[in-house]
Amino acid sequence: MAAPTFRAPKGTRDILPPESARRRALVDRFAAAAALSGFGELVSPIFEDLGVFQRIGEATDVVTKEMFDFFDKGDPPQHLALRPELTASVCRAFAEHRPVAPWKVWYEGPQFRYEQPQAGRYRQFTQVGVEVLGTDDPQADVDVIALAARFFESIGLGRVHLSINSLGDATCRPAYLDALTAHFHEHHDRLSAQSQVTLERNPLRVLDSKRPQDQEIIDAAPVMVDFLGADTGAHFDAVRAGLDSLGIGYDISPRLVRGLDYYTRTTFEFAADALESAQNAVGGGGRYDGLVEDLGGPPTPGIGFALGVDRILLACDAEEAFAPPRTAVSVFVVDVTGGGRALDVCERLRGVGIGADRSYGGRSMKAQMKVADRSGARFAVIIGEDEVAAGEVTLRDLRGDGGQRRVAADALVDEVRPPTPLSTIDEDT
RNA sequence: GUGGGCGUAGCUCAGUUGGUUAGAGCGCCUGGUUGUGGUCCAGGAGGUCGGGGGUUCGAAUCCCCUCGUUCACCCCA
Repeated sequence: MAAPTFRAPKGTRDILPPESARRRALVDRFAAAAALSGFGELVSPIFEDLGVFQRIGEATDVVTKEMFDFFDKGDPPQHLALRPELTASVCRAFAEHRPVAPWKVWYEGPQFRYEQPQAGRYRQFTQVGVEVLGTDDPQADVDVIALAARFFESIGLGRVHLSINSLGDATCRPAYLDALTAHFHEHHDRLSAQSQVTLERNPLRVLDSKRPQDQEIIDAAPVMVDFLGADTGAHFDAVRAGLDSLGIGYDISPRLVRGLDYYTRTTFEFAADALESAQNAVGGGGRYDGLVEDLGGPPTPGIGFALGVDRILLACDAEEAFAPPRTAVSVFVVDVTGGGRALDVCERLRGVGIGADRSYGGRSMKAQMKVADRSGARFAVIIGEDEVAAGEVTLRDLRGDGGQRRVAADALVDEVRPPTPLSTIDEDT
């Protein structure tokens, strides 16, 4: 490939039509689902004070080395960072504005991590998500998980499975951490070198190791669920009962500790079995009952999730689900009299909500018909000297057997306006 | 940050042990059809072989560096 002068930076990419339309449709559908569950959209800055994100976990790579951070031009300069995730931003906004609880917001947008790109992992990636702040009712957990599960169903993704776990809280987790740490130390010498390092930094994360050498020790490790106190145990039971009552299937995964330090009690993750690559998690979330307070707000429980749009679309590819929406153009105007009449006809059609397009440059009728065909439009409107002389246009059906007839120019709009407007037809999946 | 694979036309790819003007399919443009797309036929445009350096009489082909990409690790959506 020839070397262009510039290209999209490493780990970023352009998303062109029609893929961009598919992505737009996916986000729109999520927005509609969230709204239906009572969520309002939060639009927050793409960069924040670095400190906002440092609260999400001092020991995580997301904070220690994967942040796009920079200083602004103030005096003194402010240390800012492109957001690596959105939960912290939502909590910062809550602490700043103190809205009435429970506060239910959804969001979508680009996020940034300075990582080595690979399949389903980009330096700029897009997530959609929701957060509920101000309640620790386990039914809120269920509601949130159900929203994600039903969303995956609605876009036609079948091979997605849900795993849940509870990480306990400040009253019961320490005892578990002690037991876990003791267990790993007991078998320290048999752990992989990498896990030995991880153990010192965050014992929970050793549970995440996929190295075969570690599996036997991990399988024998104590599990958090056995250490839950009365309150956290009841909460977890209630979440499970709620999911059961809604018929949402799940596995309980003791290893599901997730990456960010702020999680407490419920954690969950959705994995796409259709994705062969190592990056098969299409979404995840959990409860973070201390995060708002960490960011200077009042003690406020919270639960939410984020779904990776890029990976969901990869999974849709693998399952041949969620096809790009059909073009919004239902009429293509072919004008071989100079193009001025196409200008007028398009204007009239668009004015009444009918998608219309045309070609440029005064090309031959054959050439314009080819473009009309490619456009995906239902109809071609042909304007030649004969039609002009008769005050008519030729209306040709580009699908099916392709019949055509002459109609009065003034009647065109009514002729192509269908019982249900073509421009709003939205074929599912 | 670490390790491996891969970079040839807009896309997917051939290109023999290094050897003349680097090919195919699809796509695009034009024509066959001076008023008709989706099928067919013919023709055409489009490449300093990712970039730089080196070896050689000669490099798409061999070597080094670099950039990008991809897979995996680390980590994680």
